[in-house]
This record gives sequence, structure tokens and C-alpha cells, in this order.
Amino acid sequence: MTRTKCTLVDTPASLDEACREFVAAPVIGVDTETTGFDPYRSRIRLLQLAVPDHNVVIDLFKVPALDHPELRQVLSSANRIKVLHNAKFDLKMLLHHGGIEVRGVFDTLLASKLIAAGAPDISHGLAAVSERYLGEEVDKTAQSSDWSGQLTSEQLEYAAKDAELMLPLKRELEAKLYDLQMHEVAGLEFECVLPIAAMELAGMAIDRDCWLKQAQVVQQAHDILSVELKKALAEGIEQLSLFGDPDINLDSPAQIIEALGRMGINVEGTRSWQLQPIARDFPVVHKLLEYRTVQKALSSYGPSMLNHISPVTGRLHPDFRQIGASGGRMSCSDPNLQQIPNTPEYRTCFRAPAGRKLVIADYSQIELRILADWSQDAALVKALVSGEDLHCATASQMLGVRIDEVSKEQRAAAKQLNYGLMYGLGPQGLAARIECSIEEAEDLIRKYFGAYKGVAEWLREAADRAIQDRVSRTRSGRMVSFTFDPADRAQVAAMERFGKNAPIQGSSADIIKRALARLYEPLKPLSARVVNCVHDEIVVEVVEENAEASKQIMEREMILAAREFIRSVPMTVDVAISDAWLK
DNA sequence: GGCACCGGCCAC
DNA sequence: AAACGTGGCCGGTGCC
Repeated sequence: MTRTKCTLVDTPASLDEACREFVAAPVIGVDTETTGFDPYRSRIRLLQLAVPDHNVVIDLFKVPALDHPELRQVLSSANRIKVLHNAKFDLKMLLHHGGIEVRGVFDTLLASKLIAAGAPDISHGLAAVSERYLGEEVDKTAQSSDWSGQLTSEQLEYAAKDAELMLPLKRELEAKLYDLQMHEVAGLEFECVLPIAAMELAGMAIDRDCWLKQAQVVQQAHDILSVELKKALAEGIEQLSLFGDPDINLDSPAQIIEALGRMGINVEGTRSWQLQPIARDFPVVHKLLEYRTVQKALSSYGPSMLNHISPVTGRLHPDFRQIGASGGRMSCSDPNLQQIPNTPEYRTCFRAPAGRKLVIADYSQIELRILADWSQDAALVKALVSGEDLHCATASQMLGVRIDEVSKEQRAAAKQLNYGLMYGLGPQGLAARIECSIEEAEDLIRKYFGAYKGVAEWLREAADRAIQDRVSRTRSGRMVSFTFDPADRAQVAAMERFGKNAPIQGSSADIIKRALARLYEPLKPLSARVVNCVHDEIVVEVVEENAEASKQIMEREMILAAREFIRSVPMTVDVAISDAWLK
């Protein structure tokens, strides 16, 4: 690469000059260097902007560039494309420190992930992506250097280089996205970056005392159970033990298997599905299952959760990975607010601060509605359009009984089928879940697909597509690729199940992402902030007096987001206004 | 001490 | 691989 002109901006006059250049540029590479990763506890040192043949490095410790009207306009205007790698990070910094909402984002990280179509073991770091698309090695050693003091020429060079790289990288990635017909879904993803950045900055409020109180209750149960369980497990070796209680580690599956074996209880593993069937026969097994529950509650949902509370905001600011799953779903970590136990004891601790409310909105049966729309199965569409209880309607269709005569067991079986079959549930799995024989399960599945022939056909085609084309698409055009060894029957079977599931799960992700993007502007005037997003659910925090208005907007925008993709069945959104994360 | 992996289990 | 999909977090275990 030829040497590009590089300017260090550290005076108001040089900033003015540089800004004139950006105002005219349709595409700008952007990067920042910061003193840390937490926007609330670190500062932006450098803002790098690259246009063809010119890199500009702005030293924000020397000149208050984030206040510069032209620069703000350049960054927040959707008309000028800003190319960044992992834009969420820079957007959070610019939003928090400058109140700047960066629009017109092209994110090279998300582009790379889309192109990879969920293939595992592909790195999407800037160095790897540059290498892959430009054949260029990038030295990232300066990234973790100290950006708070006197800067070396190496640091400045590195800083400029990252922004400069964005321009050729965008060219390559964009061409590839068009090739693959994924420019539209790329736009969908790029529009989500600002809303997700804002969601992370907003964070979720948690009531510390409430959480600790709950943890203490569990701790007590844990202590009692652990003593009882140790005693029960020791009984098998009483005659061997000369030194009192053997110090068995209850959290070690290997030691548990050994201890149970000494008592004459032989198990392959100690997962709950393996233990459940024999829990009635052996009190010690029942005790173990009880212990497991509280152990999980204590370790994953105990006091350690509070370590994630920001000392600055007093709230939880998780990390959302925008393309976290191969089908396009988001994932969440540190902490994972998508896996908080769905029980009142825990959810009630996620409480809106005084004078504020949570508005909780979720799509009802979104995946089944996608399946119905996609398969155009007449019976399933009709059941969903009718607004009847879906699982009763399914049981009625399958078994030929009147809908008001469907028994509890029949409805439960239908529910398992509705949710399970689109993931590839087989007779064995169904039998285990509803406690019937394999033959009965086979019969139920036959009846289900007899009632929903269109669904059967669609699922068959989806599985075939995965095996033959090794790729399928969600409703937005997002590609999901499948890699497997065709000689391995188990892998083929797993891929068939994945092939059935991925387009549906991924389309659901398309829809919720459209909802996040659509909600951003309408919620702003209400000072309502999205604080969490759990696959088919969006949680907003808002001042009490604007809760009702927020509710209306959420219902409207979420339905409109779904209608962008799904038209033949109604999408329904359940919305509740609440003090805590409870409906 | 850090890392990778596993068994196990929480969410949707 | 539970013959039901997608994730992340935990403690145990073994390795370097």
C-alpha cells in the first residue's frame, strides 16, 4: 500500500480544516483509541478518520473535537457512510462522551460474520479479516498500549492505519455481500448497531438487596442439602471409613458416580434426565437433584451477579454479540441477561428505579407463526388466524376431537409437538417428554404431520436443502451454512435438524432486530430506553408517565417489524407495564 | 496461574 | 449427540 498523507489534528484550526474535507466525503473510515474498554470508566484519546489518500488522527486530549458541529454532523448523518470494525464499541464511546449518534454505519465485523454465514472457527478480528480480504498483515500490538500519555509515532501510525484499512475493506466486503445477495440483511444489521450500543449503555437496573436476600435463602438451602447429601452418600461406605466422613466433592460428577456406585446405584452419567427416572426409587438420587438445583442457583445466580454492577451507574451493562449465533440470533454475556431464571424470585430483583416503569413486550409464538407463513400450511395458518388456543387447535386437528373437548394431556402432547417438531424432535425424545411409549409417540407424530401436511413438506425440504445445498436463508436473506461429514450418519441427522431450525430461528432474529431498529427513534422523545432483548422479547425502561405511550409504540413497531417479513398470519405482541421484570 | 474442555443447567 | 435447535456460565479436571 502506498504511503498515505497523515495529519495529526491537535489544534482548533487544523480541526476546522480537516472537517471541511469530511463534509464532502461520501465514505469515511472511522476508529477510536481509548484508555479502556468500559465507556463509563475510560476516555477517548484519539478519533481517526480516513478518506481516500488522507488519514486524520484527532487528539481529543488536545482539542474538543466532539463538540465541533461539522464533525458531529458528519458522524450522525446517515448519508455519509462511516466504516468501522466492531462499530458498537466506538459508538458507545461516542454516544457516552459526545452524545453523538453515529448513523450510516458499515461494520466490517458484522459484514465478515454475515459472509461467513455462521461457519464456526473463523476469526473476525480486524487482523484476520484484513488478512482474509486484503491479504494484508496487520500488527495489532499497539492496540493494548497505553493511550493516555505522550503518544509515540508508532502509536499514531497504528491508529491511522486502522481507519485507513476500513476503506479498502469495505469495498471488498460490500462486493462480496452483493455477490451473495446479502446487502439487504447487512443494512438490517448495520441499523441495529446504534440501538444495541444504546441498550448496553443504558444497562439494566437490579435491586442489590433483593438479589442478595434471594441468594441467602438459596445459600441456606444449599448448606442443609449439602450436609444431608454427604451423609446419604457416605452410608454406602460406612464400614470402610475409618476417618469419619469421606470428603466427597458434590460438584464432581466423577465422584458422584463413584459414590452412587458404592451404594449399588449404577448410572452412566448424572444429568438430571438420567437421574430423574430413578429418583423415586432412591432417596439419595432425589436429594442429589435437589442439591443440583440450589448449586446452580447459587453459582450462576448468586452474589457473583453483583460483581457485574457498574460502580458508575449502579446498573448491569451486559455485552450483546449482535450476531451471536449461527442463525443470526444475538447472544449476551457478562452477565448473560438472556438466561436469568424465569421465576418471580429472580425477575422481581430487576426493578425499575423509583418513578420509572419497565415495559415488557414479547412476540407470541413467533417461530410457529414464521413456520406457518413459510410453509403456507392451511391448517396451521387457519389455527393461528382463528386466535384459538394453538395447542388445543393442534390437538383437535390431530386427533379429530372437538376443540373444547381436548384433554389436558392431549394439549400437552400437542404443545410438545408444536415446539419440538420444527427442531427435529423424534419419537424417542417425545416419548421421554410426555411419558408414553415409543410406539405411541410415533403415532402422535404421524397424526401431527397428517394434520399439518404443509409443515411436514416444508421441514423435509428445509432438511434437504441443508444436506444438498449446505446453505439456507432466513427471511431477510441471511445465509446460514452447514458443514458436516456426509459419511457420518449422526452428523447428517444433526444437520437435518439444524436445517429445519436455522431458517426459522434466524428469521425470528431478523424480526426482533428490525424491531430494535424501528423502536430507536420513536422511543427517544419519551426518554424510553431499551434495556434488554431476549430473542422474542424487548424490555424498555421509561418514566412512569410515558409508560403507556411507550407501550403503544412498542406494540405498533414490533408488529410492523414482523409484517416486513410475515404477512399471512397475524403477529401478536403481548405488552405489560410493570415495576419489575415480571408480567 | 491461565487455558481448554467437559458435564451440567439456565434462557428462548 | 438425549435421536430437539441456539446460546453462556459454573465448577471440576487435566494440561502447560
